[in-house]
Amino acid sequence: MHVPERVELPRFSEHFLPCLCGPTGAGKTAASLALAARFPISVINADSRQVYRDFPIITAQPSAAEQSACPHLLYGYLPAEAKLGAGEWAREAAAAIAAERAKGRLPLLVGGTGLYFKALLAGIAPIPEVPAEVSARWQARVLAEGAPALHALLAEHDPAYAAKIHPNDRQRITRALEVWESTGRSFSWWHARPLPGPAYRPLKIGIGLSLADLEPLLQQRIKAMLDAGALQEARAALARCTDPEAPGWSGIGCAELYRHLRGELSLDECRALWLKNTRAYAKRQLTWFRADKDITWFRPGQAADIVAFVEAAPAGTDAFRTKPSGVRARPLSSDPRQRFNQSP
RNA sequence: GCCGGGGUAGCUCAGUUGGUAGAGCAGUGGACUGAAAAUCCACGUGUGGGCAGUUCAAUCCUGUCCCCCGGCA
Repeated sequence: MHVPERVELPRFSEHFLPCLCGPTGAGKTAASLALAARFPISVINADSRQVYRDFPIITAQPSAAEQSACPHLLYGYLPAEAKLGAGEWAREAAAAIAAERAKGRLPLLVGGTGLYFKALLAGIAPIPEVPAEVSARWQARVLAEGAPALHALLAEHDPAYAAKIHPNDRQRITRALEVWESTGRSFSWWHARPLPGPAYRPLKIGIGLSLADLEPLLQQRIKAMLDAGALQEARAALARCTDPEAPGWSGIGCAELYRHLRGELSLDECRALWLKNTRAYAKRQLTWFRADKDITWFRPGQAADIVAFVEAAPAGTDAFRTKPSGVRARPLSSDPRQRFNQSP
């Protein structure tokens, strides 16, 4: 068997950071394995659900066999009760990137959580952690008084941010209020603070396809997860953490299986709801990543082109943003009828 | 075959005392600064089962036919 020659790391700029993003089920793991065969990479998880150790199957974490291809970091290391936020993840990811870099390896970010990529690559306001007691109180209030009432309250203290969000957006309203209460500064004040310049030179690689093309793949994947023991995984997780409100249980598939285990849903209903929610999620991811014009898009099965694309990234500065010739990347058109119809 | 209920958006249904109709879900597009697999926003023309009749006007009333569901045969 032909073993491809590995590329010397010094070819790349010191802060070079390839990133694989795209909707769930599009083949990011497969692409990362193709890259692992060519470069001395370490894969760093950028997915908010794949951090939970109780749900390796349901959250589609790379299997043990897949993880043996190269180091994989920040996968399956938290219990279901543990809460992880974008800022905390970004700190851990930055540490992992530095550590792998120091070992002479090339970090590769792989995941589908747009906010996590943004927090790491663009930075995030250095807001101190809000005490759980404070945030619990605001969450209780929004339930009791309704989001519009608290939005009006927010408008008194932080009119700029209140104007940016909708009166029904209870999550953002409570977040802004709890930050205001616990720090004495408005959410807008924190956002206005200058962030340090970019620490990385990302090469953003998207793997995308239309929702219509993705849907059958998602359906197959749910079946494969069930065949692989997703139900048993959920049952075992339930024995360890009985609180369905725990962060780990909020993943798509987990919540539906929980309801099936409680007898609220038949397995068929569970599967249908699971697919529906996964599809809606993939659509939101596509909306997020489509808006990022720095992403160069590929389709599933174009792993060889992705390898060539990374290989063609020039040494030195961020000139790699210029698309090398001979790479068959397909941009996402804004016209949905044209978007994925380019000939192969 | 008879009796009853029903045929309205892709699905489940609401409503109109006659003035050509609207919710939820689905779908599409979008937003996104520590729950982000989260949270939220915008977008609703459909031969109102077919035909005929009454009427200025029928999705609504009448007749008839077709189809579905339940019951009786």
